[in-house]
Amino acid sequence: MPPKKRAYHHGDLRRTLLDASIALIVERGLDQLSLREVARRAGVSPAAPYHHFATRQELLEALAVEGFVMLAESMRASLEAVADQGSVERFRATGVGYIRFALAHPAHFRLMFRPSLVPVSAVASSAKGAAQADSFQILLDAVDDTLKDQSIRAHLDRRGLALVAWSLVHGAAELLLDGPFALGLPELDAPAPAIPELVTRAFQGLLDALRDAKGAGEGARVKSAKRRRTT
Amino acid sequence: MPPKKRAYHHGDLRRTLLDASIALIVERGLDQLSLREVARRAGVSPAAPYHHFATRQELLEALAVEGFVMLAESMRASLEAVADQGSVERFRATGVGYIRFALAHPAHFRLMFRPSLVPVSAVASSAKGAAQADSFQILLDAVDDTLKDQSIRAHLDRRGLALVAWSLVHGAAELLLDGPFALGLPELDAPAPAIPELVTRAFQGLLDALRDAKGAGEGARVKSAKRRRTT
DNA sequence: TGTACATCAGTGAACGCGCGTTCACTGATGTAC
DNA sequence: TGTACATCAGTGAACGCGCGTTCACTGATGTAC
Repeated sequence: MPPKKRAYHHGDLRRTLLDASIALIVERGLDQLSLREVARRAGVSPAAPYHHFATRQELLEALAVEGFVMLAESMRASLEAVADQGSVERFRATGVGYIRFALAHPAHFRLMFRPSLVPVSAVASSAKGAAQADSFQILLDAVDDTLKDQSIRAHLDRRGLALVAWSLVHGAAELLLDGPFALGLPELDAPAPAIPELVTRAFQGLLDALRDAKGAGEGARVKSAKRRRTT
Repeated sequence: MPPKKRAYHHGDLRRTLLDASIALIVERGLDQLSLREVARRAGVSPAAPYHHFATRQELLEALAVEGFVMLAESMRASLEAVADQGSVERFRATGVGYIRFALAHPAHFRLMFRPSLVPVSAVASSAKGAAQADSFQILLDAVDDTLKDQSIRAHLDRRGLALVAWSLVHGAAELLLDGPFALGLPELDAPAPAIPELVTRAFQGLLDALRDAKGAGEGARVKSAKRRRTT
């Protein structure tokens, strides 16, 4: 039988290296990540990582794949929590899952969208391509679902709606991580705890735009109860 | 009289260095920018830049300042083109100006929002702080203006609306520069020329959400003529 | 169960490299008289 | 206008550094008989 891929000497160096990388990115920023420093933090020699990753590049790509897998998980988890609700609520849940992931895993998130660190070449057939496609498919499914809803205005097509929704949550995540707060702009120094609430309302604003105000049925009414609370 | 700050030997090395940096960032990505390579491209010795920038950091900061100044210009230009229209149209124009800037100056844009390259320390009193505050003020003014409009729903406050609008345009810009297109996701491979149109519709979607469907007057009708064209 | 051998995750020294920055210098430009 | 001097943008060699990666090695673990 094929030997199990178990750790021999170290507990699980591969995992330890990935974790050390994340910690280093969080502390010093993406631009300061060095394989030697990662090895140092893992308590091994500078050559040790090469038994797990052929190059520094490969470690970064492994992190990016991990990120896309976690992103999909986060979106799915959010989605399942409202599985019994309408398509618009489920759509909103995917967005909340997206932002939740970004805030919980800022290092992964930043890395995933930095093509100059994790090049795009030959993505299609790789694990990274598959992981990307997976999270992206969740978004597209939610879009399709939402567009089937009779009470939705159709002035954005499938691709348009996907891009707009994605822009909103992606932008919110970026700004929350590196934007106005990090920039120290005084007018926007909201307390961090208020953020999820704010994001939910934001997405709600976008989704309200998609409702046909005249044609909206009970689905709309369920939401307006929630909305009124925030006014 | 004080001597004019004119070039002595080189035409204008400071400017040349900044331009070379931008070109280098566009070609190789933010993470590959080196002062030596910039000097090489400008055709000067590695020590020459130090007569214009005390450190590499200072050059990056100069670029970031430049970026924020251009961002404000772009937003203002967009705004002035619709100066005679309603507050909602003007609001939308600031967003379009934002995205237009990002697509026209991707290197500046990326640099401006990378705190690990251009640290936030002591921003308040610096030129960078002033430039940031300037573009940010345009956004806030547009928000305040829009909130004064009687036909606007108030379920987002000033800060909430600013963050949502900013998220939308910022996210769109990021995704257009480094996102799904760069990631090669097949479902979103829109032709680049369609982008401004798409963005305009996206912002329109957000703004529609802010209108009270019942209370909307002529202002709303002006827009719906445009909207119908895109259905 | 015990021994011989293969495997392979780790070591530690070494490599060449490009980097940011410094330094003493040179030579063109601008200024004072 | 012409000359002496100060200024300062550029040169080119040199520095020390941390990096990614390679290499011959060691020694613990797993496998065959």
